[in-house]
Amino acid sequence: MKFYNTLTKSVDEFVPNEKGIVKMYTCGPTVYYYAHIGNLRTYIFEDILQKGLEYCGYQVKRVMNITDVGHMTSDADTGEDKMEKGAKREGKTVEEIADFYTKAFFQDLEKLNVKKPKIVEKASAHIDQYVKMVEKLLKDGYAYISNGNVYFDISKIPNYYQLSGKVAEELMIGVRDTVEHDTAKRNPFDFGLWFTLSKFENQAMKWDSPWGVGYPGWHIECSGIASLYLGEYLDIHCGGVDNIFPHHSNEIAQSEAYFGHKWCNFWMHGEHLNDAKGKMSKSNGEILTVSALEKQGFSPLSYRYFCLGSHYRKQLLFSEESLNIAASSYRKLKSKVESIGEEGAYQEDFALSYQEKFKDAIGNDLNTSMMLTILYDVIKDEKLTGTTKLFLIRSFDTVLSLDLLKKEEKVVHELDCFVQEKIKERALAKENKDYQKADLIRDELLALGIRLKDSKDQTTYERL
RNA sequence: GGGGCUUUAGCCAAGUGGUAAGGCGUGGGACUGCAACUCCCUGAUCACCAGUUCAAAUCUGGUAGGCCCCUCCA
Repeated sequence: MKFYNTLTKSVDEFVPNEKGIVKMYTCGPTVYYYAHIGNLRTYIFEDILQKGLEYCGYQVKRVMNITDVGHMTSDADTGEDKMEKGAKREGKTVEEIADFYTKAFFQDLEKLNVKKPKIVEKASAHIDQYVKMVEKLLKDGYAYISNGNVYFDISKIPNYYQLSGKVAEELMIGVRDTVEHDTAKRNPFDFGLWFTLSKFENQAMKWDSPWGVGYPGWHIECSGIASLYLGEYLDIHCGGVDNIFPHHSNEIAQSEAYFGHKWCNFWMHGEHLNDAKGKMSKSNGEILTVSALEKQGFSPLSYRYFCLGSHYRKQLLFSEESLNIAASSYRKLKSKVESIGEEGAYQEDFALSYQEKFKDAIGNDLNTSMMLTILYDVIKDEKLTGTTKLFLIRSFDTVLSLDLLKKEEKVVHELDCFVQEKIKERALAKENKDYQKADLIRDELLALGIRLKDSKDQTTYERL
């Protein structure tokens, strides 16, 4: 199977270090606010990646961090911690903020059928590990102390710009005028490993360290957690494209300096979800959350379907219209699947051949849109029995996770009786050509979320 | 200033040298008391220009548009 590798800028054959096992690290959220649907697109991509690998027979060991400390609004020591900022805004402690938004994050993931990684670790729980790493980096000459803080010296890393593809001489320092340049650094792109000096003296989260009381830099957190739970070698590291520089570049620098060898072979990045104004961002103010979508009547899985129709490495333009279209496609897809009955014999040859096609789509740099096409092909294929179709749909849905076979809640008996009465009443009205009354009943039920379906000799209904 | 990505029908898209998948929408039809649901039918000289080739959406060069990154970000 092949995936695009940000490190080599090409689609490469994926080979894990250890046969059959994939060690995968995925950057988690900074839990100072709700995740917006753009954030969640990346987690959907990672979910498909994990499940796709599992579909192809790999055992995936996946780790995700929760950033609850040390994420500066700028990387200079002048920055304010995002967690602190969130806490201040809401008049809560940093811990309360972190707990609240962590919970909210995983609730969103659950609604989107994104499987929670087995190992999820809080940044604040592994200070010892960061201290240990920073000590070694200092000892080996990769880091230096300046103005009370410990910085990583990127000049010690010849390939520092490989991942980002940037040219050192051409980088503009402080492109955004909100970023202050930290004069304690030898090179403007050196980054903080440990801070003891901060303008914000009321910083709540601080720990003792060999360099004084302070807190870790943002980047060391991921390297620390990854090495603690996955060891010295990673197979895949994922995140959003915005993390390529500087976060992932810094992770590589730290980890490879620390281990003294190549750390991670594959870097995969999810592209952004944009709206008409450009990319969605927490810092741009207005954000669209899963709950907001639900309030507008969209099922979270419609959003998942929307994402699957596109490729993870392509920017996707979000609009209410396109989500509407996705919601409609998704609803139709489900109803098509529902109409398939468990009939006929299971056809192994056909099933295997379709499963191979599906695996090819996975191995083709996670071609989700092709996966959906294969699903539609199965549904339409007249050579397949209902039994075979259902087998394949169930199989594909372990990756797609669109709840294709999940039957809606059985209608409670009372409601059923009520609706049946109404249908009878309406049939009578129709017989008497009292269409006004018939339509009234139809509208009344529709308002309750029940849609009547008339056919030649009977009326059935479905819940919306 | 530098770097990267991208441009296929109204929208999302597949396609990786051999002559344009699929989904949704639109329009038409069947069904219906009328609708909805469902079913059938329906659409593209692949941004533009030049080149390589027997053959290009697919490769090369250029032009134009869009997006993103260059220490908040998924």
